[in-house]
Amino acid sequence: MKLLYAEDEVSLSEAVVDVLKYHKYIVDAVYNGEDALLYAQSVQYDGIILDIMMPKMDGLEVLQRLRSSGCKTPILLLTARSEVEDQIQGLDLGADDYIAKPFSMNLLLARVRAMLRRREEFTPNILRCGNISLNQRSYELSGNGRAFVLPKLEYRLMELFMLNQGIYLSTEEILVKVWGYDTEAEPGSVWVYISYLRKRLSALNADIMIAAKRNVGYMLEVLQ
Amino acid sequence: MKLLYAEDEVSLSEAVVDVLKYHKYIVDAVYNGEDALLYAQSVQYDGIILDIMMPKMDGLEVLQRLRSSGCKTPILLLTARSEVEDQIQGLDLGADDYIAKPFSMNLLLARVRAMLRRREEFTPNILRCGNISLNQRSYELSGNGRAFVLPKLEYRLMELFMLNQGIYLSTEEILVKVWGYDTEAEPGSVWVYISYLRKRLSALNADIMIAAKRNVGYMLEVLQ
DNA sequence: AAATTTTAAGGTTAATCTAAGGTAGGGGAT
DNA sequence: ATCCCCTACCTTAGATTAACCTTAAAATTT
Repeated sequence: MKLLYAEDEVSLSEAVVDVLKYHKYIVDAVYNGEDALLYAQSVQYDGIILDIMMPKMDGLEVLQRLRSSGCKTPILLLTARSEVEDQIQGLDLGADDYIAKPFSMNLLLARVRAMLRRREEFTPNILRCGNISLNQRSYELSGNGRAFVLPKLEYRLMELFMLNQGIYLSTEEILVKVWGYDTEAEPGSVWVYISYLRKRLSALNADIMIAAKRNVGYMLEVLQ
Repeated sequence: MKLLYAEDEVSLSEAVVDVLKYHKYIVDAVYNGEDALLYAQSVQYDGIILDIMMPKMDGLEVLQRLRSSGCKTPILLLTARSEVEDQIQGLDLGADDYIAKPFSMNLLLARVRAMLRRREEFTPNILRCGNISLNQRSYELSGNGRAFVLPKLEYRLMELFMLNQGIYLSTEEILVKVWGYDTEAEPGSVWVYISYLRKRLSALNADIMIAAKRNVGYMLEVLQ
């Protein structure tokens, strides 16, 4: 499960990120509203945690912009105890839940679980293409009775391909969506990971392949 | 957003309708081609999802009748994985996109969003001229049941012609728009690429050609 | 220390460019 | 009108380039 956590207090942010990672979430942390919006628009998260008070752009505005651009990802707001009207406005703008600050880690974890569970009830967690399926919870890539548990980057890359069947994704697009908006990784990394995935697909006797189109990008393709 | 979903497998239909409704779409479900046509002609939908294999009237016929009666609503086809020629025929008949079965809900949602978004932005995904269509996602140039996946520059050139039907484009204009403002390529490159495209069009038995007008430029022209 | 990610290096090839020889439109001289 | 010539355009095939592929080893994280 991939989360985005936007919070300007760095020490709090680091503590929360540690706890979330300990509980097996993949977390991207940002420290202002602008970055929150950029990240949320370029990476497909399972949930977003937004502090309301943030520099550059406040959480409510990020929420509003995301919702108006069609983003359906569940969003959990963090509000100061006193700002009751912010909480109400947040729900009106399309937030899924809110927590008043200060909060306990257990409360946060419970709310995050609830937020993701609500979504899971309605969204399938197995992506398929050809005779291959990708489990979005366990990161298992399987086919013909065999399976691999994919490392994080291989998983994200495979998921990106599964969600964009029939569309060429350029190396730069992949870099942004898998490695993150401000990564310093180079195109070579994408090539290496494509090569890893191809090896896995061939080990599973997949009837799909990652097709490359020079100067354009990559796409999942069903054989024959 | 109001959708029509035509699918004869009731259990699949119910599952898909649930997911679509959860994502705030208003959905009418029908279970055969005749009903699909009736509903589509009496209600103004934002998008139509048509299974090809259906009782009473197949999806391709529904598509054809809707388009010939002037219906411009975006249509997404569901095809069995194997029936590649159905996909191409569907595009020839005026479908906006297709998904191969079986598909994941996420993929369906992504394509529905894309279909509706395109409608909003007035940018269709399939460009057409005569009996030839150009898929902007897959770079496929197709017609009469055959197709090529075009290299990038050939694709961009063909796209430019499709987007400028009835207008002569000069060699210099083409150089700037396809090769880029600061290219060092020479006019000869344009000639070479025009020649490549002509060869492809003739291999597809196209009823269009790239007409040249000396000292003026080039234009797509429908024969007779 | 085990797993994952990044870097580096050498090989491969599709896409693009170049060059060269051919075709044909159109203006001017007859 | 007709011919001639110039040059814009056409086509092909081969050379070239850099985008991509793979592997392995180094660095980093867990």
